[in-house]
Amino acid sequence: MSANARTDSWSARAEATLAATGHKRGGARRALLELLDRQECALTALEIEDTLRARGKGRSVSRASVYRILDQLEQLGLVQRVETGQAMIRYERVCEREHHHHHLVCDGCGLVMPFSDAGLERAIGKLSERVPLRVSEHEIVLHGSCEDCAVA
Amino acid sequence: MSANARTDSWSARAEATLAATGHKRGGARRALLELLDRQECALTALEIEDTLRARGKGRSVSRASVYRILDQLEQLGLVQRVETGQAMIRYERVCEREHHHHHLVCDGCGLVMPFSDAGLERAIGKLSERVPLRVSEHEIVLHGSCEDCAVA
DNA sequence: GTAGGTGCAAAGGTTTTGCAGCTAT
DNA sequence: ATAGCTGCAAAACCTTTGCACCTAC
Repeated sequence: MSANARTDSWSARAEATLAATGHKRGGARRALLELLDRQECALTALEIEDTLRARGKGRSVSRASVYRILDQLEQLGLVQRVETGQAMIRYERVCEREHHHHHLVCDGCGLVMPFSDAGLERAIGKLSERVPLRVSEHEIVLHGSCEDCAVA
Repeated sequence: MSANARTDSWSARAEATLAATGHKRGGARRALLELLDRQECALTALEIEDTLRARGKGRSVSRASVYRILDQLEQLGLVQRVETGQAMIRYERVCEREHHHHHLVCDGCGLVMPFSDAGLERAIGKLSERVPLRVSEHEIVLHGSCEDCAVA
């Protein structure tokens, strides 16, 4: 798009997409975009709400707005859901090429970590051409015990 | 285990595991085991409840029992949860070697189909040794449009 | 007789929706 | 001025739990 580095950030791209689809700006959504842009990995709606409320910096956002905004961003392809078997849905920004990753979940303590693997992506790519589905996304979750929980 | 084909079925193994862990038998659980043994792919708790209620053959089972039994079977490793991003948890029997598969989900109509791929399993296996998690399970979901929905 | 199994109803927790007021364009 | 954004509260939803009764052992 632009040579300006700032427009290359996920949140800037999100703002642009929102504007292009006829959305106005709002404080709650801006706070949410800023928070998501700084996250390495997926958060739950409640984590987002609590984090925004706790930090004096970002403004608080009502729970309803958190869900509404996440839903809106998901429909625009800017955010994706991550299901980790923890009874709550997690959300994270979608980056074009870079940062594509999947998730490790410790069933002991609930820790969620990102990982990426080229071999895995290759296998998914080849496979996607052979299944009776026009594949648009894939989600991979590895369950087990993290290093702390494995000891116990 | 045995040369008897019947004891090789998943439900027979489940019954044996239940007996070995000090559980008594019950009609609701037997109906659920029989239903799960005939499924190719994962069902939600409500689908299980409705199916049992609809068929005159199997007896009806209360919703609470469906959840309780599924939870019990999951803890014994006989059933696993499948999360497809459809707001409801799905459950399916766990087979030892055979039938290991993952899931294709059509985001258009909600259709869920099983698939398996040796290359993918290889990639997961190699990868599992390099991540900071003692991996015990993995779940892979491919999202997209099924052949019917892709046309529209 | 005891421990586990089951159904019903109520509770729990996350997510969604209705409505009124506010804000950006 | 209009259409979108936001907060609050209530609703909806799936899932879990409490309790009483039944059943297998």
